Amino acid sequence: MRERYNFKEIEAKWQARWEKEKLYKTPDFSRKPKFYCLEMFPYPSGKLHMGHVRNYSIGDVVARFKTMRGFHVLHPMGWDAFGLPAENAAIKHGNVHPADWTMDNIRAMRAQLKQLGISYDWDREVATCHPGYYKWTQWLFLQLYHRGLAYKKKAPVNWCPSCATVLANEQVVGGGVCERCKTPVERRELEQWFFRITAYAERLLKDLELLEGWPEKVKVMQENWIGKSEGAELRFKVAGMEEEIVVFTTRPDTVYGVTYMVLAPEHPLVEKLVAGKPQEEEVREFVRRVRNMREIDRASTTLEKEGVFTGVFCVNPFTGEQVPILVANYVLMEYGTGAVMGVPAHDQRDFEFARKYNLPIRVVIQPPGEELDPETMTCAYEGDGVMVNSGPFNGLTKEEGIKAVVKYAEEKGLGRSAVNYRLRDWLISRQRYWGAPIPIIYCKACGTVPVPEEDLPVLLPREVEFKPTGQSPLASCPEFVNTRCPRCGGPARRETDTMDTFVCSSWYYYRYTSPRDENQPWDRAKVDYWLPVDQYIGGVEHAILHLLYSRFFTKVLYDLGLVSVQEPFTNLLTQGMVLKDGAKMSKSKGNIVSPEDIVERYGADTARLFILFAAPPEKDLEWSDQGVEGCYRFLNRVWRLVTAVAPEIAGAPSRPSGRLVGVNREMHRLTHQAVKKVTEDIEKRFNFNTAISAIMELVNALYQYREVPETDRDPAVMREAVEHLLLLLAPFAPHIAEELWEAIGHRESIHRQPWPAYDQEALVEDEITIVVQVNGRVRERVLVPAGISTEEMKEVVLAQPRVRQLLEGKEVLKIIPVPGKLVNIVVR
RNA sequence: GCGGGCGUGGCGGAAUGGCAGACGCGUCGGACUUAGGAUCCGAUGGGUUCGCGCCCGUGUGGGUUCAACUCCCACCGCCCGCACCA
Repeated sequence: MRERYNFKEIEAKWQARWEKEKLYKTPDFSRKPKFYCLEMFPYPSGKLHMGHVRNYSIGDVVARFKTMRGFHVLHPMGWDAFGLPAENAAIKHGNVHPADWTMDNIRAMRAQLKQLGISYDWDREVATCHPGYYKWTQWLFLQLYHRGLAYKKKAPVNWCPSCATVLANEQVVGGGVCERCKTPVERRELEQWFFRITAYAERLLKDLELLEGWPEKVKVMQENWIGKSEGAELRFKVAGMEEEIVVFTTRPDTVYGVTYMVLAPEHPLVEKLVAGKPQEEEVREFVRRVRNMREIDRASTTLEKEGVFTGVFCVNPFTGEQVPILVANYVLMEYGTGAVMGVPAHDQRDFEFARKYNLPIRVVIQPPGEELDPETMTCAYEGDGVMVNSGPFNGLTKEEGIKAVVKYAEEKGLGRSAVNYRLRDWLISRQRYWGAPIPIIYCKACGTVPVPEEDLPVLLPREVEFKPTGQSPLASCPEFVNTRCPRCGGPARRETDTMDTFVCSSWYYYRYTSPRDENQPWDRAKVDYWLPVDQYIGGVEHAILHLLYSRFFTKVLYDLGLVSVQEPFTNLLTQGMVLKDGAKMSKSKGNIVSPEDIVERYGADTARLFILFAAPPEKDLEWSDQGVEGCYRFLNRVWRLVTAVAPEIAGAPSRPSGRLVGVNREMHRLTHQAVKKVTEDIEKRFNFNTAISAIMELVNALYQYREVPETDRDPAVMREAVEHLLLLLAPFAPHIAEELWEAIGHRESIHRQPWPAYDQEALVEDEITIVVQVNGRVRERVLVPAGISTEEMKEVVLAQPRVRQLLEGKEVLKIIPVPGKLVNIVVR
């Protein structure tokens, strides 16, 4: 026997050779059908973690499999390289520059990825912090600016005191904490740059329907985030004043049930209403108190609903009635119009509020077969019913009522039908250094002036003080700030905020097609050839953030005529987390397993195999050291088997010829069965775990086959089985497959071989075992010739002595034969 | 509260209407061996039986079906996301 399985030597050998021979280099075009396989690029933190290993192992199997299937595969990798950790490291350690820190990390992680043997075309590597990249991020900003999709406004924004910067709504999670550091965010009134993603709300929502290859879960999350709701805006005049209050409601049919009006504490009308009223001070105090609350407390569902009367009334234009106007903490300025009509009988929140403050409750929808009584109601009735106490609308159903009331309101100028979205515009300004500068110049004479395209990139200056002050560090860098106005040539100042890193990652998948193009963000022909991404793979934590932003960018680019696709990612796979002891791996829990250690100890092939074998890709995966051992043992088993039979199959043909019988025929059949199973598991369902178990079964079968005397074995059958085994294993464990492929005499890389096809003929069995059930319970098994008719099946089964015994004295009611599987006899 | 998902041996997981527990881990037994935590072979859901068998078993209760882990209804538990959205 040859030497033992020396994974270290083998993996190093092949990684070097693949690199030298540029095995994974992808030409821009090909006559073959294309396949763009993409994994979410990582932030260069410095070290790969198991989540990365899982992500890239999954992607690599897909890429290698598709390549063997005859596709021209694009499989690139790069770095989401701008971001806070680099800057924070610089602040903490003082002597390291974010750029250097980032580049060191990229080097380290690139080396680790290469050690894993992932089939990337490294010539296409991109890093978002490279001026050659962010030049185009800035260029894209300008395209949005020119279209009115990038704008600056003063608005209440989310401020993370720990990160010392503002955040987009999508980056505030869990009712009010920073997505990165979990610090409760504060609200600040600041002038900031936004992308008008709300202009695309409807398309972002509607086109979710096109994404058949996306998990339902992600689509639902995006749908909820966009939060479309249809209803009406109704206008209420303030009694004795010129002012009007506009409310948004999804239930215009309940307008006759309005018994009060509520404004958000931030509503601009509040101050005007209360000025000079006896309630003035009380209201101001209330508003102050609510506004000073932290976002996380205010958003809490358990927060007691509170409100105060303004001393002012408004007129319900439908009834002519006056109802009191209140200010309450449960009304949000950010949603709708910041004002709500109170209909306690038909809205649970209003109901609770009305009961607390003794506001009247008026039923205007009667549910079928029930009489609602405001006195005895314990909760609001929000369901369907018939309109009552509603003047001319009495008798209409909820749906009819909604239409009729809106129509009436429109005719009388009292309001209009309206659609509301929860989605807010994307705040992209960041008061930090390590990001792409926003290419804008402020001139006293000309105002806001975009940097001309020929002046791009606006380079990040290297020498900057990083201390977080709440202002961008660039602001204290005079060489950066002071410039000339591109329009009038006069002295001007640069915008000092940088862009949210999610801007950089919203278009990187286009750049991979033209990574070194200096004249344009991408070559149109190349983008048109490769896009959309056929398979995108990454963590579900980006279900909203990155995936929504990328979809938005793509739609903007489509409208700008820069790309031909409306959706960037055809199929999305969201992989599960890697857990240890039932919990996410984390420093604080001390349950981290380092990929480096595993690769060092067992090799990349084992690491990859285990992570793919332990669970289906979209499910969470429980790490198991013993499971890893098992995979290592399996690869050793493959190694011993192939090296042992190598001499025996050396001269044999790759395919058996003639009619096979007995064990040879059986081995031949099992080989083709394995090919079928592995092919289908990868192609149809991405079930790599069951694909691997099928390969294991093939290996087990080969060990059995080797038990039969050598004179009875067919070397061609053995050769076929071993070659197929290696081909099937190649996407999962590329190094050992390559080494053994060479060991059995091949010169060309196994990764250049076509994926094996299975022979339908070979799968056919002469005899099959069918199960005999009596009343649905398995009672006997019979070996019958394959392909016999159901009639014959019945006959054979009924002739069995055991079956006859079981049927003794029973009345046979029915016999159900299932071809090739079983016969169920129903008796009494 | 709303939305999505999950619930199967000692463990990770197979099986999407047709033999529940593939494959792997663990455990037990055997072989080889000076020895083996290496390797090879075998057993391994529970109960009962000398054994052939038989009975029970996929969170719980009901239903559909010749046949249910799988489909339907109700409930319980866990995980994830959103959460006063008017």
